[in-house]
Amino acid sequence: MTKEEKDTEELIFDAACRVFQRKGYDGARMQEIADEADINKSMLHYYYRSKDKLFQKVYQREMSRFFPVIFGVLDSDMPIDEKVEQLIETYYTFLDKNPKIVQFLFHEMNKNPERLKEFIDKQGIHPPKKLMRQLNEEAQEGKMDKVKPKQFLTSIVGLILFPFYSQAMIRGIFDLNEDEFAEYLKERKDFLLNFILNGINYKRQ
Amino acid sequence: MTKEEKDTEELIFDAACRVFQRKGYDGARMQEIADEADINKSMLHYYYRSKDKLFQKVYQREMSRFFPVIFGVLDSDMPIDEKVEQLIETYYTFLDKNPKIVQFLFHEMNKNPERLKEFIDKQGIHPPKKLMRQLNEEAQEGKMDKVKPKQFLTSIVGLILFPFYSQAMIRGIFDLNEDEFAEYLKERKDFLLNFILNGINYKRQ
DNA sequence: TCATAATTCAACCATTTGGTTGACTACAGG
DNA sequence: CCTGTAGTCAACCAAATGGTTGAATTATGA
Repeated sequence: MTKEEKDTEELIFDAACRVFQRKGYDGARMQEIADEADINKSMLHYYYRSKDKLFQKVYQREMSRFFPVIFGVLDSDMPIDEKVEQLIETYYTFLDKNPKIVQFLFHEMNKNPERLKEFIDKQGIHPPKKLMRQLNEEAQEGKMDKVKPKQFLTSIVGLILFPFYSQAMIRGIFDLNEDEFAEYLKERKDFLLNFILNGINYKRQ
Repeated sequence: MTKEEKDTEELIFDAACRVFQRKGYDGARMQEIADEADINKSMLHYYYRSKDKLFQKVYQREMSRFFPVIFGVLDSDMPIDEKVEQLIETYYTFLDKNPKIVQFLFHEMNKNPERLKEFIDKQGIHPPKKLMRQLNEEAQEGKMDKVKPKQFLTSIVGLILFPFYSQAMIRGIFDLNEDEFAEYLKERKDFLLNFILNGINYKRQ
């Protein structure tokens, strides 16, 4: 086996990631995953026991890819404006390659909050305290308005994620083809940075 | 039959709305809808022929409830700041009563963009031209920054909708119980108005 | 080389699920 | 009072779907 070829287990997993992201847990079919991996359906059960177990792994892996993207940047040592800029950049790079992940994860998180809670606890995910302290400090220094950290944080993330979550609607209403939507996404990066920093009256150095 | 009682057809439809919103098309079961309506499963087919036909009607009705909420306000005659304020108010009132509708509709829209397109065409839904013209005018007059209307519009809507489709995540990460989340939603209304108007440097009269 | 373990697959199996049938009931109109 | 129509339901049905099995094949390593 050369390094290029993936072994069966990995082949299945990759196919499962794609199919679950396209269809969600309920819409996904074991046969479809098998077909996508070009492999016999029994293999799925040989390596992963059940649809549920397989899904669990996919869910876990996608969550593990998604969450650090936020927190890695937010709890670093940077002034707010750079954080926001970096967050936008990091997110868009990631989401460009994984446009379906937002729709997928939010659907599954809402469908099963207990599983989400379990993941959060196991991974030791916490609100970004550093950012929250920083928001208060920089407001005290007069560099920006005083804002509620939860509101600010959910606003940034919401602004970034919304186009991916609502892609069908945006494209439908504005009648955008694939290229035009990509153009919209591209120009959004600049727009967002300005909009967000203005939103809290941030005075850039 | 008194006016209080609903007839079977309506009973089924209401139950279907609830179940489809909770579970989505794929996750919903005809039997579950029947149980929710406290009625024999055959009745569903008697009145609506098939799961697909029933779903179509539910989808249509929820879309028809959701879309006018945006466009009614946006294409009215008001200065931008009032529009934004009104939009936030209208949305939150509506979503308070229909918290599941966002998750439901966006999932189904993304799963089937063709059906969405069909709905948009049939209902004659267009981008809010009046707002777009107004944004240019008020920027010209120096009342606000010049912004790309598509970016602005998707930002407002994204900011408003995010808490509803990411409810599980927000509650999970910040460890909020139902009341605390309601409190977060309540304080968000004021935050958003400020944040959005600042975001485009809007000078209020 | 040969026994053992890991892997692959076609054929099955049991349950779930959307959908149908035909008998039964309630009732409106003649 | 009879008849036809709309509505209701328990029992069924066929297809889909997650999952199992056992035989065959392919590594593995002693």
